[in-house]
Amino acid sequence: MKLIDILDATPFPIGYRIAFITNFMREPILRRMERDLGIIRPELTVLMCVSFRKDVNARDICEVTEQPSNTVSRAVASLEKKGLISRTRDQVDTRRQVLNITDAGQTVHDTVIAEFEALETRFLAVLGEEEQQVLLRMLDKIARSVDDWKA
Amino acid sequence: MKLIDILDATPFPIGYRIAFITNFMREPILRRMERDLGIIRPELTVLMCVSFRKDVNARDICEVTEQPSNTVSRAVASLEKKGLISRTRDQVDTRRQVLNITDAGQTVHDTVIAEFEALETRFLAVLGEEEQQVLLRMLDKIARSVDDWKA
DNA sequence: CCCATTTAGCTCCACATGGAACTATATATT
DNA sequence: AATATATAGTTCCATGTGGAGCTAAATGGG
Repeated sequence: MKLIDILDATPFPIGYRIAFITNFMREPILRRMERDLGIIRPELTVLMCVSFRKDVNARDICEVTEQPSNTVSRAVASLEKKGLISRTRDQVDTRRQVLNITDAGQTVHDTVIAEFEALETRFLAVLGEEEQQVLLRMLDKIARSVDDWKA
Repeated sequence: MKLIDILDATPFPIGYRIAFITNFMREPILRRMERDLGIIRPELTVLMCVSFRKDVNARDICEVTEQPSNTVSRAVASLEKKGLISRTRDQVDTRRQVLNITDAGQTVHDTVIAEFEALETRFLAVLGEEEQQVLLRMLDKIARSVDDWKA
């Protein structure tokens, strides 16, 4: 028996394949990241957010990623301790903490993202250049309609 | 800031979207499944395997799903206690235990799978019938080449 | 036939995770 | 201005998870 076999039988063929690909793409990279860089999943999530935009706070990250606040809180604390992000009190609203990525954090971030990039290139090798564009366009449509189907 | 925004900037646009869709499809369903049915993720994994094929053992499930043996072991024990699968010693190799889904197990399985099916229908609504076929074919190619890009 | 090696499955342990409750600050109501 | 309510972030706790190592059974080489 191979997991592949189930591909033929599943009643949600597209969703199953999407989840399947995610598993075999994300899990190995996250596993290596943890082993080699000592970064765990919620920490990468935070790193991606602070890399994307300056001066975010933990609450922003919670809303964006739909992660519980304690998970984000721990990740933020851990990343600061490792020197991968900086954390300063917001002078206007002193409850808030303004987060920013450090150079070291950016380096770690880029290293991990490069792995995803390389793996994407590998698994897209079975498709032609044009097919890749079509796939991207369709996945984009689905992703952007997330609020419609999430509920 | 929205997670959606990152879609435009990521250097692995297809992989990111695939993981993104997986998150918003799988996590809510798994959360509800745990709350309403008391079934956790590795248990669903086992249920899907025993539903797909008769007379599998824990080792088969480990290989197929690439899950650690202790995780599968726990899930199997728990599912048996709940009466969702049966477990009998293999008379030829008495180390092995032959697993089979029960009627109750099949019912639980079908309930959860139906949720995935319904959600797939919802998120495919933004695509036309023909587009869906094209998407399926491309995802299928990628999934089936998993051994090439996994390494 | 005996011992070494392999394999199926389980247990132990260290750590990750999320819900709920908590603290401190800010905002709204009167 | 005083009190009630909301919000940012943390801590506590119960449970999930995987690596490493264990036990028991099977297989292979002398």
